Formats: sequence, structure tokens, C-alpha cells
Amino acid sequence: MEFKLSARQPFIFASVVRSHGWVQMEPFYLKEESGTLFYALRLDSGRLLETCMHEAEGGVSVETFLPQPDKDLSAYEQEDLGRKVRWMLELDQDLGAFYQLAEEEPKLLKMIQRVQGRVLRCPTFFEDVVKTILTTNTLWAATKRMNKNLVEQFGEALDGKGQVLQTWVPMTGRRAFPTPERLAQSDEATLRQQTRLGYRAPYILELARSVASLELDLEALKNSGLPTTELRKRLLAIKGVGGYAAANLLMILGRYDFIPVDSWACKMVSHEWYDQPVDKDQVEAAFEHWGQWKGQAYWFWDWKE
DNA sequence: GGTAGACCTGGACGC
DNA sequence: GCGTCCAGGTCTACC
Repeated sequence: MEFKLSARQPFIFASVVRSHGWVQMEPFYLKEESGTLFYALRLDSGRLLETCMHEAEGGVSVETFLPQPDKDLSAYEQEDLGRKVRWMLELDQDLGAFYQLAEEEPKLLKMIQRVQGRVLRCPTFFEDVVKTILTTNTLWAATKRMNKNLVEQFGEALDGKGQVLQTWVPMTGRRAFPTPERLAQSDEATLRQQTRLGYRAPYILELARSVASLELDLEALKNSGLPTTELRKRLLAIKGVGGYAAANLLMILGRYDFIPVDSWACKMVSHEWYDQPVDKDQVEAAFEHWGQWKGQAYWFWDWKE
């Protein structure tokens, strides 16, 4: 099955895909040569399928592989699939107001030329939160390893017609991201030692259990309409989510009022303006005048080499 | 409200 | 091969 989704213009598929590191984290898979993005997706109905996304005129083309090809997607499942892809690629995002401001800033001209500003998102906010916690206090290689372990140990396999799937997707053993329910059944010792999450294990477990028990509705935060400061408070209430992680998650939700300040941000700001070590407050101050767009200005800034 | 120390992993380095 | 040091955010206890 193949269909096309239109995007609010301007739009460049590759700019969304390469907006940050999520594309390197399973179940995303990028075929570099063609720029084709794969994602092993779970629909709300529980059905698993492989999706293949690539640039198309005016938007994106989506192909699907069904492990059970004899059973077509229902109308509801097709609608769900389209909605999820629109969310993941921010197809409806309007950055016109920011682009107008950015035109006055030479350090953001490349961003405008490349039509950057959208960020790649996971279909569920639960997955975005888990992955963000995995980025904290560790190196990128370790983040990817922890995520890979989670998917391999707890993600459901798209086995179906395995051989057919393997000729279509350039990698084997495709699995969807673990559901909160599946992770909630695990225990801290397993997550610590086998999944190698270390001290993050109780955070991920608590998060999964509170989502699985419906005590916490993370998906409701996607289009909540809450003020950004209130949204930030809700995110900071999650164990393992501090200032950096909350700002990162706010950007994923389309709120750019805060900067995800990490050690890299301090290095970049130091190199750009100070030539001496800077702290979090100085990073914030450097972008303060961008107001509600400061996260975007920071993220897509054309830093000195 | 601010600060210090613990948390945990894996890579780099010296021996 | 082994031991040590270090980087990376967040939490908690303490002042």
C-alpha cells in the first residue's frame, strides 16, 4: 500500500529526518543512499507494520509492509497511520513567524535555506520521553546502545512473512518500540543489568507503570493547549526528567521557550561569544531576545567551526 | 534557593 | 589485561 501526505510549505523531508539524533535510534532506520526513512510502527489497533517514507512533491510518500498481507488495513487503521506520520514529520507545523524573524539574523540564514525547524518525533510521546531520559548523563553511543537493548529485549517483532520483509527493509530483526504495558511487566534488576540502563532503570520502570495504569496520560500532552510553563512543570514531575530533558521534550511538542542546555551547549556558546567557560544562565542569556523561539534559534544556529 | 555528592556506564589512558 | 579517571544530567540530602 502506498499513499501521499501533503505538508504545509515550505517542507524538505531530509531536513526533518536529520533534525536530530532520533533517526539513529531504533525502530527508525535511515537508508542513507536514498534518504528513505523506515519505521516499525504499532497502530492503535495493536497491529504492527513497517513503514517506508520518502520525499514526494508537496509532501511525503508513505509505503507500508504488512506482515499479514492478506488482511488489509481498515479505514480506521489507515486514518491512524496517516495521523501518526503527520505527527512524526510535523507536516502541519507552521514556522512562518519564526522564519520572518530569522531572516534578519545571518546565523540563521542557512536554516531558512535548508527549510529546517521541524524535528523528527516518535509516534508516541511515551517513546520520546523514554529516549530523552536515555540521552541524559551519558554519551551518545551509550544512549543508542540502551535504546537498542530496550527494543531488542521488549519490542514486539514484525515477524510475519520474514523473508519478504527482509528484502524490502535493508535490515533484519525489525521490532516495534516497547509498549508501556510490556515495560511495566519488567523489573528494575532486569532493566539495570540486562538492558544496561543503570540508575535510569527505576525511572523508566516508574514511567512505564504510570502510563500503563493510566495514572499518567502522556499522549494528552501532545496537543494540550496548556501554557508552556505548566507543560514544563508536568514534564519536570517525571522522575529522570530535569531541565535539559524538559526543554528537549518541549521542543518536540512544538514549544521553543526553553533551551536544552547541556555540556555541548555550554561549549558552543563559549566558543561563539566568550572564549571562556560559560554556565547555563549565560547560554540562556545569549538567546533570551528570541523569546518564544529561543529553542529554535539555539538548535539551528550556524555555530562557528 | 543553592550546593555537594551519588548515581552508572563505557571509553580513554597508563601501567 | 587491569585499574583509574573522566564525561554526561538528575536526584536527594543538607545548609
